[in-house]
Amino acid sequence: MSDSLADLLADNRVFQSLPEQVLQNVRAAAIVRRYPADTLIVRQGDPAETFQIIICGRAKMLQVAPDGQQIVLRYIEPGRGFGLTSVLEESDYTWSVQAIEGCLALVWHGETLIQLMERYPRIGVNAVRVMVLRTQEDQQRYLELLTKPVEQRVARSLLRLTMNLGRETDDGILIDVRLSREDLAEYSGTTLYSVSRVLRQWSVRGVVQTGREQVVIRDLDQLRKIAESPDSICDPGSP
Amino acid sequence: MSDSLADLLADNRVFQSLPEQVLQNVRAAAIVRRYPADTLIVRQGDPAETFQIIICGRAKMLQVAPDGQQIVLRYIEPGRGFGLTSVLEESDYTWSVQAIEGCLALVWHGETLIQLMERYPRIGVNAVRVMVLRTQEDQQRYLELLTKPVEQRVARSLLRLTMNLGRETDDGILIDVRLSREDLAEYSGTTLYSVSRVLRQWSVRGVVQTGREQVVIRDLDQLRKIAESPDSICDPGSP
DNA sequence: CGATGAATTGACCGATGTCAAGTGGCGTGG
DNA sequence: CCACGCCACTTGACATCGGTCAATTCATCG
Repeated sequence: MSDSLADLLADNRVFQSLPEQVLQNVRAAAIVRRYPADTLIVRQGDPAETFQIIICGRAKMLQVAPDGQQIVLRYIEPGRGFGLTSVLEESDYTWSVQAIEGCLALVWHGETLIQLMERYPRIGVNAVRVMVLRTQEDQQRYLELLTKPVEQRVARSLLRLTMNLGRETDDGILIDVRLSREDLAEYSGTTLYSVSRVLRQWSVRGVVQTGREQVVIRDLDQLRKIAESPDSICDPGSP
Repeated sequence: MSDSLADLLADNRVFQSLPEQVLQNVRAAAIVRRYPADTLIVRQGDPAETFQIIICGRAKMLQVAPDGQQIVLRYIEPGRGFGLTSVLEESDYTWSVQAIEGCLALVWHGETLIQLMERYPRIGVNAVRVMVLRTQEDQQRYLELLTKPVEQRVARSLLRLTMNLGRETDDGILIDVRLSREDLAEYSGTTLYSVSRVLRQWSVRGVVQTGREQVVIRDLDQLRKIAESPDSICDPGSP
């Protein structure tokens, strides 16, 4: 257990390619916390004080608009972290993180993280890289929201989820987490109604198989095609 | 000139609160480049090799979608930088930067920047902070695109431009850069037609004054109100 | 077996993008 | 100095995607 934990640490992009010795120091500076399912791990609007890496369990990062509209920024699986915001002084979280299942996390204080960065500059560089990648994803999603129709956005969301949370089964790739139509809608930037329609149509075509709060991808290639092409005219008839 | 340059450096959030001595080293590691108006300073898709700070002149960062649709990510005024992407190895720029006017920039190579970060860890911490702030802005815009109607988005875009590029005149606050309806549309996530309609309506109401590729804000408070409230029912009649 | 919450489905509608036609101002070149 | 033409902008008509609401069905759990 202590072993797999160390592995997770070294895997996380913020702490990757650090010497064993350093990793131990980093590890020693953190405390472990347990969160029961559905807890809010951090709350939007609270002072941003900690950086955390999820060790086991899954969580989601979400944001609520002034009007109550909720969006999901990303799903967080074991090994992923959040809260680099805490290197800012006097800043608040702009999102909440909610445990989907029971979770275990390593927790560093913002100041601790800064001290680590100053002692081991590599960490700072790594952190910049992480943030750059994240910004690229954010811009990607902005562009998609602006230019792609709902069907494609949902397809892309599912593909992303497949990467992070997919699990092979003999029926296809199961998104291994409770995922209601509404969840998927909040993650795709649309409504649960539109998601329902899209998913239904796909399930008729055999692309996915749906259940209560569950999605299984049956035909990954087809889904990829949908994600790209403007619209899939799907009858293979005359050209 | 060498003085004001040093000031700009120290002002930039990536290099702020560094000792004089360090700033000189940082400065020495950069080269200066000139860009004529309308040049592409960096090109989307090219390998991300440099971090740059604009010393004088303005530029804009833009991204084109596969379908040719163009969006403006941000306007860059003197003192602002771009290209932290270059700390990634083997990564390409996901956007272009275009000089709006003739520009002068300080240019660091990606590897140079990494070396600086490893020597002066503060720089890494600062860079993380910059990226965190940027991510927050990106998420903000995503949320706005999803929840706010066009009029409000345009209003917010104008307010942001006012902060960065606004110049007091006796007519009001002039956005001090060539800014066509289309530019504003690409910055607000809409079309030049919608921008045209919105601007026209505002100019009738005396909120702004428009010209060819030019906008002057005449009533900042009013604009702020529009940016927030769902819609401004503007006849002050019966309750 | 009933209740609760998820999902489906249909009808409706509205904001906004698209397209086409027209206007006007500024600069260039005769 | 004037006239022409380009280009930014305006404006109207129209289409449509997708959001909203309401009614119903379904499935899972107690």
